[in-house]
Amino acid sequence: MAQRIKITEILRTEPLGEDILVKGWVKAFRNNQFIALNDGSSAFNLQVVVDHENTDPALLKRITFGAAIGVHGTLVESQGKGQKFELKAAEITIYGDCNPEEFPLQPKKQTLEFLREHAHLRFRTNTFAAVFRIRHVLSYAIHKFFNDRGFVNLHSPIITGSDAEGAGEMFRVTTLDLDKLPRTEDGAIDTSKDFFGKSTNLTVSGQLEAELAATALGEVYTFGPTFRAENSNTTRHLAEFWMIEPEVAFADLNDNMNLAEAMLQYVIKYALDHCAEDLRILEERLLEEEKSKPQDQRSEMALTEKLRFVVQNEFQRLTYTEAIDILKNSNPNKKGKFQYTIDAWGADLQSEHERYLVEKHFKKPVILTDYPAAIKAFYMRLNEDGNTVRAMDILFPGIGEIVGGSQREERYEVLLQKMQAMHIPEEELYWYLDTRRFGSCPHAGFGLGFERLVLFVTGMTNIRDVIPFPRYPGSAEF
RNA sequence: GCCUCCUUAGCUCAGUUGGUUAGAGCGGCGGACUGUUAAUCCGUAGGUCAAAGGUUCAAGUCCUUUAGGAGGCGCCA
Repeated sequence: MAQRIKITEILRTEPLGEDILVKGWVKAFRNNQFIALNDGSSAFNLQVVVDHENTDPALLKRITFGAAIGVHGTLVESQGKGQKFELKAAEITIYGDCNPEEFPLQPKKQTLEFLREHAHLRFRTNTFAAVFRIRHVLSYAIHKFFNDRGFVNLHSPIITGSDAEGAGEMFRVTTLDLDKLPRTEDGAIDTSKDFFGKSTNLTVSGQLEAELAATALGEVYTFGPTFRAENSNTTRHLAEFWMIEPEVAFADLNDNMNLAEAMLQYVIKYALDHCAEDLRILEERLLEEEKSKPQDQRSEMALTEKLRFVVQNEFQRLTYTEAIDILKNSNPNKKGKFQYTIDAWGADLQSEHERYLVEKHFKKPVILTDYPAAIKAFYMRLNEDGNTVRAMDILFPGIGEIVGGSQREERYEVLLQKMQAMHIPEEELYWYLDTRRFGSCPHAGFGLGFERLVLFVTGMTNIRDVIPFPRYPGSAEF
């Protein structure tokens, strides 16, 4: 018997007249005669033609939506109009039956909310298969981008002994018996009895470790899971998400912005070049979804058009101070349309302000730089003015902040002062300070939320739909 | 954590100022047809209206609480 061939391979080589073996899942069985077969290798369904008159009726009954089957036959030119070729079945094997009375999915449009509750089965839908193939391609493109530029992929720890990473609430990691916690004499939990001999948490960022490596390897990046125990209930936050954090020695903020912009454009272009069919499916899905929305809430561009626009146009760069000026003089601010009116320098920008800049004023991705020191993290390099830091946030339409980064404070004394001012315990971070004591150098880096990138590229609107099994407050299913 | 909205058949929804026996499409099942493309046609089953309590002669419809879901805000990536 012929060796199994993937459907993508059939598309590429079109082995007409050849004996082939295909295995996959039934997407539709029409007319007791036509099987739409998908094997996950692409969005394309291969049409299988069954000689129903000479096939056991009991076998035909088992060819149902969702069943896993193998088809051995000959690839021939199609007599029908919908496809170029089709597989004339000679022998059909059922690997796994799929009882349609019990299978939760149906060959029809299902809501994303319903599918989210059946996340273990949603890979079977065209939409989610497309999303997760694109997610893979983006992941690969990121590794390729950095590898081609000589970056070292650093595996920063997932369990961290430091509770001062400064990026949010942490998940405690412990093997202590919660019903019988060991106590010290003063009644506190005796963490010296814990697995690591101290209190540990899941990481909220690999940045500090990346900085250590960058001061020797030069150019590094992390790409790993990250955990935040924040009670965030939004369409763009997860408790467990994947983050990419490059760190570059001898780079300043400008180099950092150039790197981030180049990376985003590279990986989006990579998806455009390698995921055309999946992007087409998602573009149609988005168009369909937006039909039910009022005109003014629909996207101005179709999905792939939007992606091409981002690839081809430079991001708008401006300082926080310039942004405040634009916002202060904007129509919505003067007319009191913002929930939070912009009146003074120093306030943190709310998402309504970021959205205005990106979606209304510039209509393109925006890089905001040089924020007030007071609203940013301790490790960001202080500017000469003493008020602002060399920070940058990249804002994307529909997503908001997709990248947050900065040039790091490399001056030991300045860093120490800032840590003291912000009550960061220096004895906890002695190892971080050591990089500034021994051969310190200017360096910069940023964090990219991988799921936010996948959201943007796939045109999905809820971050819980671009990670296989989302974790968020009150939910850790599967 | 805060605010708003939603929960009716397997799925997506309709259900009028509270008024008899709660409807449709899709899906399922049975049959017909057999070059279909969301196949088509005929027939058929399927509901404790999220749960509990209350108002009323009468509640899917009004009120309260609880649970689940969605969206927005905050925190950020």
